[in-house]
Amino acid sequence: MPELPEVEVVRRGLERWVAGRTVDDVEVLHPRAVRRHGGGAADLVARLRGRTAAVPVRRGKYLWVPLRQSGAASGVAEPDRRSGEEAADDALLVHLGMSGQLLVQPADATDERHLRVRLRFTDGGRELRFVDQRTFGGVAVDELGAGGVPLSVAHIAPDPFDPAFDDAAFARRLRARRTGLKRALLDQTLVSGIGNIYADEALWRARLHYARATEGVTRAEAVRVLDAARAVMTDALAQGGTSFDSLYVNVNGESGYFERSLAVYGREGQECDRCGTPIRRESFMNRSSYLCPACQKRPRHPRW
DNA sequence: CGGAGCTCCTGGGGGC
DNA sequence: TGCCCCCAGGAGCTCC
Repeated sequence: MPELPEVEVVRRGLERWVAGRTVDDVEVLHPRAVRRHGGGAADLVARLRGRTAAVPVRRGKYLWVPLRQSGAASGVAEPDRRSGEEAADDALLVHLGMSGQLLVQPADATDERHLRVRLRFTDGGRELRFVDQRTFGGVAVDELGAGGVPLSVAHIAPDPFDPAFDDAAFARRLRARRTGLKRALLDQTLVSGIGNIYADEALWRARLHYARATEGVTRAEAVRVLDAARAVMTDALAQGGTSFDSLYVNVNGESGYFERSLAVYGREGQECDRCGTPIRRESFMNRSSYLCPACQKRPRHPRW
């Protein structure tokens, strides 16, 4: 499940392998993968052809590649055209959903079973493939608005690594909510980038129960769980970051972090690393929550 | 309008 | 062996 660290690994892979290249042709193999694009598949293709990829940007789990007009003389390379200096009007927006991957593959590599969109480049090098088994993810070309953020991403809050992220404002907004703590952490309009796995991990590190009522969470606790989220995602990125060093832009949730370093997620019945109490799995919001019942005390008045 | 629940999707795995 | 159901969950949408 790609959350912020996995998406950042993908962003870095795109920066290395795709930035500066010009799109030659695009193939949409599944309409659902482009459902977020207003004009449909044909329009998406038309808006991508001949455009040059700038340095990709990420906010939370969203990723976009600003698109520049390529040089007037077709086929002529544009040396030293530093990205970011020219404002782009639109961008290729990508969300990986549950199972999305971006792969950089040789043109003659066999198509993946769940290949949804293929981008070929004018340099004839490796192509970019969007592969997504469950099609919760998708790609679109979207207009860039204020601050260079795609219009359809404007409602998404900055993530905890964004210099613009305001810890005090986060605590204030969290405490103004009338809901459960984990539900709030998963709300991408409050703080972005955190999904089910890192929410559970952050709550465990902060020793807070997922059903704590947000209005009862102290400012210190709010910042504690936020810092815990930063820490666990930083660790994940440090470990997952090795996989994009190859030609394969590893993108799915398999940074390797899952198996190695998770304290609670997927560890039902195993001992808590801190106190030895068996980790418990509970059903919550129609999905799973993992926690240490000793370290993370259930509140007297839980809120879901 | 905030909050909560529904829904989309597909393959793997368990039960019978 | 085969079939059916459950499970994974991000986020837009709808309803109250």
